[in-house]
Amino acid sequence: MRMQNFDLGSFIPYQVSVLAGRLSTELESRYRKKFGIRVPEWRIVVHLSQSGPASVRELEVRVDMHKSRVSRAARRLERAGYVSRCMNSHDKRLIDLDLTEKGRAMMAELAPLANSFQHELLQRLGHDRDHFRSGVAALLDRQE
Amino acid sequence: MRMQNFDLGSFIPYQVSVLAGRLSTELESRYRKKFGIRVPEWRIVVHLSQSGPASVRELEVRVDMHKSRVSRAARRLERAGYVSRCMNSHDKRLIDLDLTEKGRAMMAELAPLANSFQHELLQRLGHDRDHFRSGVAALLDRQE
DNA sequence: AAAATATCGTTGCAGTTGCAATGAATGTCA
DNA sequence: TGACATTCATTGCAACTGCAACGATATTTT
Repeated sequence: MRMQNFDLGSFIPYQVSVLAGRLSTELESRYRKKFGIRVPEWRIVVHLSQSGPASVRELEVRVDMHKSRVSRAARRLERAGYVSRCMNSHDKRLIDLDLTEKGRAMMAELAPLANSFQHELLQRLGHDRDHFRSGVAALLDRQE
Repeated sequence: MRMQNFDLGSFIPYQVSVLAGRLSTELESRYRKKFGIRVPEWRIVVHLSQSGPASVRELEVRVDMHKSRVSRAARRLERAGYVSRCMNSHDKRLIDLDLTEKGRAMMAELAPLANSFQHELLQRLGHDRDHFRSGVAALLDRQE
């Protein structure tokens, strides 16, 4: 006895999840070998390069990762020499994370790589580009 | 010294990843408590309800998960009584996975729930709907 | 038929994850 | 000021993950 029709392949959450995985994998493949970092570290480094020193708390919000994930990714980045950690002098609960020189050097290679990937994706989208992006925004907005 | 401009928030892979996480969380919250399953199990159950008995190998392809992930999720489903496993008689390497009665009963509740979620998402998309979906397809297609 | 190759599903392993609990620091308010 | 609540970052834990290696079976080649 077959259930009511329901096609996984056309289910939006599934499609988006698969797409997210593919994009992530494809992007990662372009920098992972060279720098030994992955998505969580990548997000942190990219954010730090724009924001300057930031706390775990701030990163948690800005890069959409649980604070424990941020904390551990930051630790890995520190061990690899890409990020420095020091106590914030105004609020001793906070940890200021910041790119080291080595981290900035890495970003100088990552940024053009990411920009070219973004450009490539926009080309793939073609004339769906604007509606796709507003669609993404629409789906994100209403989320509680 | 600031890097060249690069905004994480407008980076497509990031947006899609965040969106995927949100949709997945929201959907999961609608069935997790009641049935104790999560995304990998959900995908398997949904596929089985459409396909009938299927092997790990087939599921690997159809639900876009690594075979080890399929194998373990199937094991969890078996332990929970939602899925049966038996050796395929024509090819003894294959394992036929199939929904049990309990599994079909669960699907009977999951299906309308998923359909209404899908409907809700299409409404959120509004007039971006078609371009969004063709955009997703465009981004997935070219992926080697 | 025998040997080599390929496919299938599982599992050991090391690494990552979310969650809840923790300790430290700050904020609030009587 | 002092008691209480809140915020911050880390960590123990159990669960999950991808990968590579494995044993079993099937297919192909000679």
